[in-house]
Amino acid sequence: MTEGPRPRPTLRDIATALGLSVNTVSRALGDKDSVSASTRAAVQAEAARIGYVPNTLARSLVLGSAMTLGLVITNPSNPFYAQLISSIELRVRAQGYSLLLLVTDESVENEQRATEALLRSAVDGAVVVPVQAEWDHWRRVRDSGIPLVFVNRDVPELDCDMVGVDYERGSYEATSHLIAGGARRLLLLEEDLPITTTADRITGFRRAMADGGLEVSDDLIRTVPTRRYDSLALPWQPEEAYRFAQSLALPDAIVTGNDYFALGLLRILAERGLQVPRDLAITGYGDHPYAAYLQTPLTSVRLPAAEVGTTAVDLLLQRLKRDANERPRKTLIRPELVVRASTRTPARL
Amino acid sequence: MTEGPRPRPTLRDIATALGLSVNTVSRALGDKDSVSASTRAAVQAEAARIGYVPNTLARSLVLGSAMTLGLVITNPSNPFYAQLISSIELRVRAQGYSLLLLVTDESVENEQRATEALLRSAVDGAVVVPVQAEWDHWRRVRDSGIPLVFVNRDVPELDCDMVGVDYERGSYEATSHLIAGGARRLLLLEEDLPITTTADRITGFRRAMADGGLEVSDDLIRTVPTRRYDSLALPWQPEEAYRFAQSLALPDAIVTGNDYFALGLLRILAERGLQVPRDLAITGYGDHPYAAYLQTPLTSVRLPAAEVGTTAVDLLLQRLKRDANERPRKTLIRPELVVRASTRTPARL
DNA sequence: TTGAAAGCGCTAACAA
DNA sequence: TTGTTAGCGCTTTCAA
Repeated sequence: MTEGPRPRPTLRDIATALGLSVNTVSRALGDKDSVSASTRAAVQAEAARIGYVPNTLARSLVLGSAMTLGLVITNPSNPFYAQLISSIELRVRAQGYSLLLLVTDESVENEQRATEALLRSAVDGAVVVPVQAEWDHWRRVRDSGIPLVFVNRDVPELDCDMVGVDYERGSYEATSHLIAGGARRLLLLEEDLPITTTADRITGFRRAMADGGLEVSDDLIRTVPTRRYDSLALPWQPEEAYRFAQSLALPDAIVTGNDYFALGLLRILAERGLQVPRDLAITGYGDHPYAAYLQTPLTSVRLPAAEVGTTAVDLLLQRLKRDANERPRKTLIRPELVVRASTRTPARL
Repeated sequence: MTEGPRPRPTLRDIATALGLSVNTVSRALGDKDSVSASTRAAVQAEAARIGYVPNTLARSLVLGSAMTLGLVITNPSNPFYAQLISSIELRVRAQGYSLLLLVTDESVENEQRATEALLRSAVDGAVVVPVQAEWDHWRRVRDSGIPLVFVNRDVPELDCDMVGVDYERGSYEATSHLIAGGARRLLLLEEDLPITTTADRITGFRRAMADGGLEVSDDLIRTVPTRRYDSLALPWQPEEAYRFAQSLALPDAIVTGNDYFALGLLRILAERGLQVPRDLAITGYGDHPYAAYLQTPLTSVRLPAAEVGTTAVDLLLQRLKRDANERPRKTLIRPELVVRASTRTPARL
């Protein structure tokens, strides 16, 4: 009874069954011209009968392309990246490619191993959210002829295509919105990751403050720890923001780098008997699905995740089809400020 | 200047450079015994010098295994699945395998295409969250010798390994907890997906009601639409629960099948001037990161996502190594009820 | 229109 | 210890 699965049918099985050569069978199934209609029909019938499935491995070895793209991402539990994964997978599949997933947990070491895997697997290209601490390993991938598209964070040293969100703009708009509402003493609460997204948001905050005629002393830009190196968890913990604001001398408004920080703030402020936005206005970042449904609905910056993902794949496939030496294209997609009650003070606005 | 990347170095490049045969080089790099120390050293040095990376495609073709596992999942934007992806990827990578990701969006058609892709790619096995509407295509995969582990939802017809969450138990505990707190008229708000997880939660609700000596009329079990077929979004929308409860004759307590439903309920109840848990107790399901930080912290059922993912991979790898004909193993991991303010009425408990 | 031959890069027999 | 030979399943010359 231990039958075991019979080996996969191959072209040769079809060929011998039909008294043809392997070659003819290959062409018949490959929709080449040089096969008679009757032969093609017979081949296709036999293929269907025995359940023939082409062996991608063998095919790829000959053709030199595995029709596979890599996706290197830091943390799928980050909802923005989850959406990114979905949109990328969808697009990749639609174009007939497979997707190899590699998670780095914001660790350079993992990322280096990921590049090894990409090289070994001979992917045709890769979409990468880089850790940004080092990039020699990416240079090696690129130099071996595998085009890269960086997503959300750039590595300018490598001259690769890049798609991201205009984080600076989002932060600028949130900050300007608060200033327009009457806030004068604003505080920025950011994550402590050494990545450009955070830096861009800080720049946006500074620029908006300057444009509003407000000074930015360093103590107005504060960071709280994030949970790095653990893709099983969200990077941001409401707890940290909560603790942070426990003993804070309160400003007019707080701009946060993430909705989860805003969540922690809303909680501690309620406990301290303060009302949002009457006593203090708050903006989030990311517009997570819960933002609209909080007791105090949260003003937040909505990120165009799907658009970023789709664009990334398109850039990559274009790069594969066209000249690899064309100038790299950098695209920033603009996020959208969604205004809700947490900043809507009738008195101020 | 259009230099283009030179072709990847192969074993032959090393062999000719060193005046050896390809075979010897292969063995030297493969850590086989039958190579002299000096030869091995020379080969390794040359390999490092030219940046040799083994071609997995060719290797897999010979060995008959691509050292790749498939992960077929419905929706990465579901936070439970996001964690599942992370834990699975981590484990898979730790065991030296690669991970092919396929997203189905709860669509049978996508799932069928996914099985085609798995067969073509000749994965060694696959971890699958099945859509559960049909399974002939899975039978085909299994019969072709690719072991499957179903996750979160079973397909009992196929006798495959399975790991999941004991959803019934979670629902039972949430319901019992509410009854113990004094609730007598309880309502269950569920998603409308035709999957076993939903059915199991309903069963748990019914059982707890019966054990509490309460009757369950059909109008106590209600469903709201979920957003199927769109992995770019969460399946559950607070909006639906919100609408649902707009004109509801209110019970003592509502058990929800998801935290997002609870979120919508909390909002509409506040708008209707009702207090949670004084007027009405609520439980969520999933224990999303925001649950603890809502204005009324939400009692919820925490799901052991990482444990489920890790177990799934382990079962799959065991199945690959041992006898494929061993009896399938079904494991349900117990979730944990996390009690918070939304059900903690001093008066009642 | 079909078939024979060669080869993608690698590993596993076997022989030297 | 090393090299020769063969072959994984497929596609692409080139002849017939």
